[in-house]
Amino acid sequence: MAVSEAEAIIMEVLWRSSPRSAEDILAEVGPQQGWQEGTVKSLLNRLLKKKAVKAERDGRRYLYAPRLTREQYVSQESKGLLDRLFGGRVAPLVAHFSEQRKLSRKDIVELKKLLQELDDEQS
Amino acid sequence: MAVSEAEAIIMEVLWRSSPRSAEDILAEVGPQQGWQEGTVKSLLNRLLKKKAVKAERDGRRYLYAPRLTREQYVSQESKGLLDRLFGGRVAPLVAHFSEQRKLSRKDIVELKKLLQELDDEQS
DNA sequence: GGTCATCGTTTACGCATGTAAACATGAACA
DNA sequence: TGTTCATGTTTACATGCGTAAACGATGACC
Repeated sequence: MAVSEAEAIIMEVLWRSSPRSAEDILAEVGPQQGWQEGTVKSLLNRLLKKKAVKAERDGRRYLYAPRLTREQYVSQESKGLLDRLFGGRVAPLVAHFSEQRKLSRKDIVELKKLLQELDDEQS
Repeated sequence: MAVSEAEAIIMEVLWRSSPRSAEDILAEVGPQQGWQEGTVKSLLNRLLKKKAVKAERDGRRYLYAPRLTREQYVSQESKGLLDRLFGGRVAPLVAHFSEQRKLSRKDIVELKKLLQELDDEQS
């Protein structure tokens, strides 16, 4: 089962640093998202059920940590979009962003470097 | 309100060619998705309610056509992903696909050309 | 040992979604 | 004119999600 959007926000917190307590997670994400204790707890439980996080006992409470890696998550999500909207091809995706003027100067520099490196390692 | 995944499949049909009747849409998408008449009709109605498609009477029936353009849809979706997962930057996205070996030879050629063109038009 | 604070677990509830059946309506035909 | 066929409209129903309150267990403290 897929990690939902709200759940992903919890995951991001855990990816940044883990293991962490629920209280700790709430402190980081609550104010920013306007979420209350119960919300964070429910999300954590759903993530446990989905096996996206694991919990290890620490005295009276649990410390939570990702089981699903960010790489795995990002891969699923971006492959989904790529396949659904761009026929699985990367160049059209970039072309789209280019047309939308979403390519910064920095992006362009980095992309060039990336392509250069691909050439290098390939020769 | 956002166009859902199932709804997007109907949209794709309409983007390919429109206006079209419900029957016509069903013929194209039904067998492939295993959807029945009622399903397609419901999806069309939800899309109407969301103003993503419009319907024009054609005798006893309606002909449906997109109101939301594919460009608009693709933009929303891809900007969402870009922001959520890559800090809104394109280069990291491409780097990700590169690491996942999702860059085909053809992609690389096209990306180079794209970057070249950007240079050209800018100078 | 009874009470309180602290955690986690269970239950709730409205809304969206996927999937479709039931119903309504109007045209066509017997 | 009553029946049938084709369409669209309404209703349904299970599941997941966002958001949280209620409940339960357990350790700490008086």
